[in-house]
Amino acid sequence: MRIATWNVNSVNARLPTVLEWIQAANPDVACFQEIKCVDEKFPREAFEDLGYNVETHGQKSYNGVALLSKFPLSDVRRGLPGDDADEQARYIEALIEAPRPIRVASIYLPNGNPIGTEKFTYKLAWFERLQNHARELLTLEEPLALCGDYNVIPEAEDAKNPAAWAEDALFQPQSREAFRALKWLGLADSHELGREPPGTFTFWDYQAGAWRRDHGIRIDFAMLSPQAADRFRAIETHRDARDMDKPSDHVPVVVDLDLEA
DNA sequence: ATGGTTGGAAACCAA
Repeated sequence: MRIATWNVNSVNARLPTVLEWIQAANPDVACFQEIKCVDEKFPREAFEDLGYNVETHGQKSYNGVALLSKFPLSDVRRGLPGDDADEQARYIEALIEAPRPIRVASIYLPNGNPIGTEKFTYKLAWFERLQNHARELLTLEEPLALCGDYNVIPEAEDAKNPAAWAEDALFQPQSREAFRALKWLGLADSHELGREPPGTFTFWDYQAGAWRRDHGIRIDFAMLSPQAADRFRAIETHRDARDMDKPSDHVPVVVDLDLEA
């Protein structure tokens, strides 16, 4: 079972790039973030033609997440529980009906900048809701992968130049603490399971030659329940995708699980 | 010192 997560930064603006990558990587499941379109505008036929079932939780202009799967999807949940007034499309979850099923979520955590504003408050509140929901899901004691753009730099080694992020919402102590709290519930970071080296980044800004100078950060993760982590086989961070034509500012992260084991 | 979206210029959002 190959599961990928990728913040595509507009699926329609980048459709040829995304299609080229997904055909080459051939994941069983793909979690997209920042599709930046409503459900009706998602180019579902292009992915269905490649053998994917498609479920989206879209929004006009901003945010929006999607789940694509070569296996049937069921038990689809759109939106993160815990705040009925939250209208931002940042969470979709489904059961992947493979021979050995796995529950997968595509997550787009709020950015939270600038700090000291209601945006940062919203980020922390969203993190707390995610903790609460993850706690519920973990009681199922089943294979589970919470994948996406977490918009947090967990450790200094997850940035080329940590000092440059000192005042940024992504590297605030409260953001990092919230991410650790999620981990300590019992979700393993695939990056650690795979022992990827420091300097394995998933995002480089479009500006100021960040890619050319490798001024990246690691903010896209595949978090695994014990039942999934036990079957972890490999992780690949597709750095080469940052050099494609019309690249996203994020690159895909791909994990392989041996669910038959 | 960019790029996407909206809306038909410049503002907002991204991280």
